[in-house]
Amino acid sequence: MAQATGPSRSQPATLSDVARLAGVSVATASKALNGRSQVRAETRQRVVDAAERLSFRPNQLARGLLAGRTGTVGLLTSDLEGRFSIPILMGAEDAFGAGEVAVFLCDARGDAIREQHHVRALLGRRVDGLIVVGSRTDPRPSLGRELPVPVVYAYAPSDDPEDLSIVPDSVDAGRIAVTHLLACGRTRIAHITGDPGYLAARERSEGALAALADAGLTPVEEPRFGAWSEGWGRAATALLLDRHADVDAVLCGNDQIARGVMDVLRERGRRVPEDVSVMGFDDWNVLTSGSRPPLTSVDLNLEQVGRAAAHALFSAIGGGRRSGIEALPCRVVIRGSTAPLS
Amino acid sequence: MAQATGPSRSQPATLSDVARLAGVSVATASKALNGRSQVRAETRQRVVDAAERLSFRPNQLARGLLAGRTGTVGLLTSDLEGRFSIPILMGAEDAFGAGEVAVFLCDARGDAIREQHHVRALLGRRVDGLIVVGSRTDPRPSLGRELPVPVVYAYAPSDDPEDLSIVPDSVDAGRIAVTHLLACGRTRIAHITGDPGYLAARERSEGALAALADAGLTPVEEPRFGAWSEGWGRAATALLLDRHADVDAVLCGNDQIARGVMDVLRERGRRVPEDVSVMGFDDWNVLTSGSRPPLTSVDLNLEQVGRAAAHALFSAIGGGRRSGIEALPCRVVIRGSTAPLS
DNA sequence: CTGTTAGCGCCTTCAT
DNA sequence: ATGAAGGCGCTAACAG
Repeated sequence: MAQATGPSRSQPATLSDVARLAGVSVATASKALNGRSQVRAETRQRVVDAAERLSFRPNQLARGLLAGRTGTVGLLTSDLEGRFSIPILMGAEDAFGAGEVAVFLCDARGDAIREQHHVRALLGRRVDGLIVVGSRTDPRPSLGRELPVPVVYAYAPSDDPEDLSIVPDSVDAGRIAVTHLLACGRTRIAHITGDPGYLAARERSEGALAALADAGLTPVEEPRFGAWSEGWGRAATALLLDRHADVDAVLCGNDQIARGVMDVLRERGRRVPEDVSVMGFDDWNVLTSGSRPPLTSVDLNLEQVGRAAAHALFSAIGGGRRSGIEALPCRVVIRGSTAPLS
Repeated sequence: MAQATGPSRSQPATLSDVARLAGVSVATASKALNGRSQVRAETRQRVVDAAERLSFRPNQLARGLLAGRTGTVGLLTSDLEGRFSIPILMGAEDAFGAGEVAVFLCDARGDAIREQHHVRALLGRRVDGLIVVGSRTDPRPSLGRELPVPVVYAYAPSDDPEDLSIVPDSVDAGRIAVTHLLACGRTRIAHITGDPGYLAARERSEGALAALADAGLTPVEEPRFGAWSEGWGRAATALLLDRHADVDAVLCGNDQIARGVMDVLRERGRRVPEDVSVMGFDDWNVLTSGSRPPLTSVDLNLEQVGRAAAHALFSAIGGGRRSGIEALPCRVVIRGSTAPLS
């Protein structure tokens, strides 16, 4: 009974197979299966049964050829392994997956040539639209205006303001982070952050300083830019404590830095969160949940970015036209590393 | 000059557009563009020019309809956010991307219903094959033998031995880890690992014990199974040190555990790697590079798994038939947390 | 209600 | 060397 009835090896059934088995014409079979009304109930049933029996799946290629739409979109990422592409990609896949659209995944590995190659391949496959996902928030070169399908940029905005880009609001992220620290009663706040070559570092910083200024405060020292690493967090904290022993909160540019900061604070005998509250950005679970105490962090809502990009692409395919950079809000996820001053 | 010549808004050019512009028939145009030999060089050039001018991209749907092959494959992952799917997916995308095949990405979110739904959708799009990527090495339900296209399972093997599965060799991973520690002159080795419900935990452990036994050794205590977390690593290390103060190496079930272990060792005044060498599994860069010292870890070579799966699928599409579970070797990445006994 | 006809865009015989 | 014709699987007009 191994290879008896199953369609295991053979070619997939076609509509005309179904029609023949049901004893009707292909046109009728098509109508029956697509819920067109001009079919007698009994006939429809016969067709449906036949289709069922043959495990018939309508060939979407043929359908797409006819319809002009394929129900596929291209997801062009510049670095898959990057921490940021994945949640966005999930959000997009999620938003699409509900409906009837399939996603082509392409990773250009940050290489413009390869990216161009992928775009051509995707257009050849007649995708209905494109989402371009970057790995950092700095603007990236536009794919151009000449493309025959709509494009939405996610995370990394296009450098062409005519394009539509969906990004997390980094300035606001910095702002809400400081707001949280202020709410904890912290006033001697330091800021240790990453590579100043990254717009994310500069914008988060900008938002943080603005929120401080709004409260009539300044940080205990100039923000320390460095690298996005634990090592930098440790090094910067050592310097910080030497000069400003009275610091009562450290806002870190990302979770890795925050881990380094917390380690050195602990070693120097500072209690977290009692003496010094610490928070990071990105809310990368592997880092935030394992630390002592668990790390408060700003979640960039990247899945939301992905979903928004997908929806925007949807409406663009439907003819809608938006452009410019749309920044989505972030949110503070409070864990043990921040707490009210006691 | 904004919207002059560009194909910006219009429908993509078709072969007959090209033919008309070149003043030849579609048949000739087709031959010319596909490098068929029965075309005069000058004619071919005219066609190529016309195609270029119209930004002509052959419609792969139409081509696939005719050819029976679509040059697409489905990548079915059970959890995208999971740490293990991504490198595999990259490897697969990589192996395919070089050629002319595009990858449909689907995330079933670990839900069998959704998975079935995606399989149907993919078959409807006439993918030439399927790669199923799991998030843990425990066997998973087969998609069945009835599918009209070949399937390769990656990371999580199918429970049907007739299917082909490509997985990392967890037993060997444990073995080479211990071999490395032995090479460092360590003999009082402890093993702190994760959830015993995971096959990966049990197999790595099995390999580790086997390698110890081969050297005529036993671990300083029974392996401690727990959770895949830093917290467990810390807790287990405290217990370990209380009972076996003479331990000179700890093999950890993953990098998170290893981080926890290192933290407590340091706090208890043990030097890493001098007094106690520590190593983990997975080689997750964010964890291994940030620790003090950087963590030696076993790289599961997941990209390689992905590439191998892609190649296997290729040959299966070509008619090749393999089955069973193929285990790929892992490798030790040596960093500062392990060193010869001084 | 059902069947016939005409393509969607492309490639492959088969004539010319 | 070139062109005309047929067909991949499907759907949307029309007829009947």
